[in-house]
Amino acid sequence: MKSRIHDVAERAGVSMKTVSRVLNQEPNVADKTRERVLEAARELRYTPNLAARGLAASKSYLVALLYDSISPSYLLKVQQGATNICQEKGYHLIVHPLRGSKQMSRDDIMTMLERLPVDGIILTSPLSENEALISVLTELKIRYIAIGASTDTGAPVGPAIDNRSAAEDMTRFLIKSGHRDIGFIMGDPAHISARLRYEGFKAEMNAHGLAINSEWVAQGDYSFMSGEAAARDIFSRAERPTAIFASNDDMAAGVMAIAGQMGISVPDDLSIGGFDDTATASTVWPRLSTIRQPARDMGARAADFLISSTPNMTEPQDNFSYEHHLIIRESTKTI
Amino acid sequence: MKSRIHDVAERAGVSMKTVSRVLNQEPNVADKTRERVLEAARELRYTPNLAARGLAASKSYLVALLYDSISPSYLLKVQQGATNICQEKGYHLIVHPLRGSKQMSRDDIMTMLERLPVDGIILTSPLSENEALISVLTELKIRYIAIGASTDTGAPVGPAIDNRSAAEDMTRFLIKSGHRDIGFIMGDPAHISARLRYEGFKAEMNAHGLAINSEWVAQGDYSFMSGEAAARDIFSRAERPTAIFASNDDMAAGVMAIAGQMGISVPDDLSIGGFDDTATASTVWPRLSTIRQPARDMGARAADFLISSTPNMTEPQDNFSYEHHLIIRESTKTI
DNA sequence: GCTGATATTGACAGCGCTGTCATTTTGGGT
DNA sequence: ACCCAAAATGACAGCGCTGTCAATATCAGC
Repeated sequence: MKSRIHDVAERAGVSMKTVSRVLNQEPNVADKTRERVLEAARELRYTPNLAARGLAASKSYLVALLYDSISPSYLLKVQQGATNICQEKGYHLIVHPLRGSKQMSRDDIMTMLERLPVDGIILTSPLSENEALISVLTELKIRYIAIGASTDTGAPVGPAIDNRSAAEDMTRFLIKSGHRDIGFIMGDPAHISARLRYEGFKAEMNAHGLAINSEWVAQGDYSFMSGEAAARDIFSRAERPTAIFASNDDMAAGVMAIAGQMGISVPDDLSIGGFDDTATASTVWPRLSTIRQPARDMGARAADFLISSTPNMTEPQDNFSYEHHLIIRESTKTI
Repeated sequence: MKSRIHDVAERAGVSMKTVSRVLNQEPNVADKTRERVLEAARELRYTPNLAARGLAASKSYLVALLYDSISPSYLLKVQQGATNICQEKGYHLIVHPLRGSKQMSRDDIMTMLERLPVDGIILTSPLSENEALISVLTELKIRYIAIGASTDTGAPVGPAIDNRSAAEDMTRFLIKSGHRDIGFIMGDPAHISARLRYEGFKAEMNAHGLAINSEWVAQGDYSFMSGEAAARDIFSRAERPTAIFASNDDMAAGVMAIAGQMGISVPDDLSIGGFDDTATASTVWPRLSTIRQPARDMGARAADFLISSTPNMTEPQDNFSYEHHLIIRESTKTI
């Protein structure tokens, strides 16, 4: 029932190889022939068989998205961007949650990767900072790209925003709104982004001659609950800051929850800044002022990189930088 | 470098076919032989080539998860359950967002499905109620299963909870908490679940001899923003209910946001009930009382159904029913 | 109109595996 | 020890496509 390339060839009056050439956009096909083939394919509703193609070409036409403990809405945006590109290029995206990636042994990782029949892998934080994973990836010569990853100096190694400068922007905004007593909640130190955001915060405070009160700086891990814990911690001090900058939205929501419980009114008694502009940011009330990153574009770019660039071509100064945007909503207030 | 089945066969001193039998758990292999093969495979770190397997067996070892406009955290739970089973059975899960599925023409749908080289498809609401999609699926003889779907009478046709009785539970809980003036926000009528939840609400109100005030019933579409709109609507009436039951968490969060803006205190002035127990429910403050559905289990069950059951075996009275749970948090209060 | 270079097309093998079916081995019963 | 059914194993073709390389068509220049 399902038509094969052979049928298309017959109908178009050419050889299978020529059909193959047309379908794979190879050069050296006469325009007239190409059209004839395309029409035959359309009439027959021909769709290439992925397995056969893959077997013959030793490709899989599959890209994997690996993740572990990441904000659902952020992940979904990345996923959406990636699938868009995949569909466009005849690829498919397979998702692969890695629960507890941190505790996985090198051997577990290797086994998992060997079983993943893909042409490339998209990594999301915190996997991009998992050394065992990266080293196995390299050893197995699997093409991969990390989203939101950068070197310690902040240079992007995959689609990413400049986390440091974004954190500076939020900090500057809070300072310009009249805040001088600003607390900070750090993200999971396993994520480079967490370090860069904290650095941005410190740098901007310094630039304005403001001291950082270590009693108002708490360690979190990017989860909602860690935001709650951090908030309880900070609110237990003798003095309370007028603003708290949480290094992601989930933790900011945690702060908000605790503030609610303790009768601290946001933004009247406390301004809260978040980061990422996930769905959480506009689902809580008051809605979070935050930093938006173009997660969808980054996901699309990552997929495109894996699919389009030739395997053995070392990318030259490829531009992976993305712009962030400061989004001001109701969780912050000028004092 | 990568070893093939041939290498394993040689090492174990058997034919390729025997190796194949062992790897595919086929019967009629002597225990001793099986072990020898397994060991050889382990030593060689052999992994079957998906494409070759698929080509020979005319399977793809791929399952697709289709979705459109659905709560991220709910989807991710389903996705996680499904990938777990897939990994276990040597399958992989392809994700496929369908933006604007409602506006897709029958032909678009057919083209899309023809290009999806999978052994089965998992549908999430609202796709399970998309008639064009279902009819094409049937026509193309593609195996599929819908999560959270049921007939109009509430009988599950895929892994699902009893939406009606869950809505009754929440309503009963509100009534027992002393509420008599209860508003309701309906979900997207395209979802059968929306209808069933409303029915459950009505039935329970009736059962307690309580009238439903149509001024307090608003139409939503399961989105956060529609929840806000519905809340504005309800709050614009002369009288205000003491409780609002929103038929999902996102809309409940919308109600909460508007209540916040209007200075209506939750739960003191207004109790709010949600549905789904997505991450949103415990991210907002106060946290939502809601109905939990075992989305992960349902995703796992769906994948298992597609992978395990034989294609031509019409499922007998398969049990797709899942239990829901009423989760009580801070958004509701006894009056 | 002829030549040689270039553009276009085709024949064929084989990617790594499984289905089919033939062959060999095993083991219980006599 | 021998027979026969049942269990275990193997030989081989072929799944649908693409890579390689050979064959043919085209065309500019003279």
